[in-house]
Amino acid sequence: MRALATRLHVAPNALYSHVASKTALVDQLLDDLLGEVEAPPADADNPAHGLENVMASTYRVLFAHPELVPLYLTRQGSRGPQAERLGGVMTALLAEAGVGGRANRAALRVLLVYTIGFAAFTTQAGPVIGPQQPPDKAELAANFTAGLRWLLVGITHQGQAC
Amino acid sequence: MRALATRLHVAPNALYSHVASKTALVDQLLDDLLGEVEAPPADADNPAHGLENVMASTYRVLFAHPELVPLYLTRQGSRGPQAERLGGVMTALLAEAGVGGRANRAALRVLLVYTIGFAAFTTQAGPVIGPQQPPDKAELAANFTAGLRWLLVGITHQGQAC
DNA sequence: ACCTGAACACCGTTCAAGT
DNA sequence: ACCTGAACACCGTTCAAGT
Repeated sequence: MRALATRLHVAPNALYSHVASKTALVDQLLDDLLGEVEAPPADADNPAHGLENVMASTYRVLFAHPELVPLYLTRQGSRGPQAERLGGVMTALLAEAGVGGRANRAALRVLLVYTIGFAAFTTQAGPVIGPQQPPDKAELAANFTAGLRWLLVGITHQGQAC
Repeated sequence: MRALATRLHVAPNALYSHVASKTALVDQLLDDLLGEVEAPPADADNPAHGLENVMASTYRVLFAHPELVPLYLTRQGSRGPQAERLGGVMTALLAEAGVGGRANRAALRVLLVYTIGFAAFTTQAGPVIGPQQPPDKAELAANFTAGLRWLLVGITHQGQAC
């Protein structure tokens, strides 16, 4: 708050005329950023493809704002209107893919955890566990997409013989 | 640090005779906790099953220590001897499952991100995105296992026709 | 080797007062 | 409505000094 106030050439406590607390400010910031995620209305033709697009767009937006990603983890995601909008689109896409009820919520959770988690762990330099070289952006994005597709295959083919 | 010092009935700066900084202390704590993860030496008979067991054990350990999970995210995992041990076991298991080279590192990353991410998002109460009821522990564990299996199927069947 | 008091340079936030 | 100075109750950390 003090750093922000300095950048605005204002006393620190002046911020509290515009925002209730640091937490409230951060929450607004996080939800606003989700507005950049492209989530077109559910396409019944290929819901799995739609889901891949939405999650990939989310990953790209998060990856482009590395400073904010840790805050999503601290704040346990977001609950503003933008988050609601994305959740709605994903739920609809999953339903069109034949995943409803409890499985729908479970799949939503898995996809979000994977996407935000991946963004979090690829946004900062450094290894996750053990000695690893930091891979470049293109390789990370490819890793993300590969894992995402495995999840989507599992989610949409749930219970089917292989 | 001050809270810890109080619990030890000691002045805050006394801690700095035993630890270089708060970060160093946290890093040690995190790596020590990973010592509780059961990671038996790689079993060539069924490496995919071994991977599922290691990741499930990791999830259980993290879930049992909710206060520490956010710190793994802040500290970007861990780099101590215990982290090295787990990384080694996972790499070996993946190699025995026929996943080597670049794919090995990618798979390692995907599995760790998924596991730590899932622990992080299920350790705190509250929705991730949108309006969700907080599910109970058993349901969360089942969700975790389901997603983990999808990932393992994708990782080990990579490139094979379905 | 391990502790202490005192201090430094920070935080987020509140309160009363100004325009 | 929006800002201010002053203050409160915190942080992690350092330094010099004690045993």
